[in-house]
Amino acid sequence: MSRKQITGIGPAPRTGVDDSGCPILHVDMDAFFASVELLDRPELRGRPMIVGSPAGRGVVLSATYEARAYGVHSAMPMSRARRLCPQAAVIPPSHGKYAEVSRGVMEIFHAITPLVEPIASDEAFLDVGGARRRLGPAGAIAALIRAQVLDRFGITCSVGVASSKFVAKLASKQCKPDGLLVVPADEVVAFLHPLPVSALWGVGERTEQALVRLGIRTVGDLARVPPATLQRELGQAVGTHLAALAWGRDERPVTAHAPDKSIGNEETFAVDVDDPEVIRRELLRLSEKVAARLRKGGHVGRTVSVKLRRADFSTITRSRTLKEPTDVAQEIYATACGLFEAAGLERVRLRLVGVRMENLRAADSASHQLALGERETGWREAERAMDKAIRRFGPDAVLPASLVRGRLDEMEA
DNA sequence: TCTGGGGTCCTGATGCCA
DNA sequence: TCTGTGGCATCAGGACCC
Repeated sequence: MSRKQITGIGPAPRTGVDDSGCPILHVDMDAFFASVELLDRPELRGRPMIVGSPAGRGVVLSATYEARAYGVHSAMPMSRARRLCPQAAVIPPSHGKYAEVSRGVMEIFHAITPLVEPIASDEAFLDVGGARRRLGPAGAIAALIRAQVLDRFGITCSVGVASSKFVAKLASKQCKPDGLLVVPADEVVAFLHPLPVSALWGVGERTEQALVRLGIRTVGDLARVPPATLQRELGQAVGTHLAALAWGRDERPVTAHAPDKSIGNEETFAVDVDDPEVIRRELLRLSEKVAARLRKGGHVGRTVSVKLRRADFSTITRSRTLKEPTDVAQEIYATACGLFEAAGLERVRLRLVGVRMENLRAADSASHQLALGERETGWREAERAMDKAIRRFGPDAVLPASLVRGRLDEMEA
């Protein structure tokens, strides 16, 4: 196979690698949050460092490769990470800082092509098919992006170049950190088949276990199983999807503007809570947050969903679809409270509560009908006035009375 | 060892309606 | 009037992703 890995910022592949059928790039920042933190803390360079909450119940958000050498990885409980690597520096996350760098990186992508599909703050797909005449072959464009990100932000990224999104994503993972990997279109099957099935997008712990039970360990094993068998064992959609991926078939285009489907917030308590008043206060706070995000994004939602996680980690969700879509916190809160009460968990110890709005649509496409007896000027107008005050004076400028009481209780405690 | 927070998608059950 | 059926919306839960 002429597949070639190029590490370091260098020229595009010149010989031996045919990237003509590879318009898709997957760009993935290396240990993104940790790399951004190192920009402000050069003294930590070369040392193990973990980004995550130093206290309470938290997980690792990001870790330098020096920490990863001790087995630390993202999503691992912080308590375990600290046991594995007690000498690591622990830095609390600064999401504003990461968002700022992320915006800058996305600007670099948009200067290359308008077809940018962000997946998270630290990675995106790019379709550079239309940029090749202007900027050269896909491999050269990938090298250009890596050079620009390093030059402008001082952090590295890895880029996979392929004929489809999922192969590009696997390629960027394979060449991490600080690498570039082109998988020519005619070498996709040879690239995929030796990989473990867990490498495929959509194969998590459960699906991997199910596949291992069928004797399937590699993508090549998966490719040899009849699609009907996979559909029977894993369900219609997953079976069909994996059967296609095993042969490198992935027709999903890079879509620049996917509309939001839902918006939600959730909170894990520092200690488990069985006081319904505290839970309701949290539901109010979350409803306020969700409603503000809906209004900021110009959305309204019709379905209110509440998530409740018991102390033993078992989780239930309850949802209710409203007659009219809303972006009003008081309506969301009233529905969330109703769902909480109907769930019958008022005296059960909970570790997490969440509020989510689904069934979203654009606020300007949804006409608001006044309910019988509703005043023309009500919660909607009051909450818009709150938005204005918050924009001007900061997030603590206006709070519902019960949340102010909650703050006072916390200060007294 | 003890598990965050933000999402998407899929599946099966259920109820309504024609 | 009763029963069966298919389509659709809703709901709940689970798996997965970063």
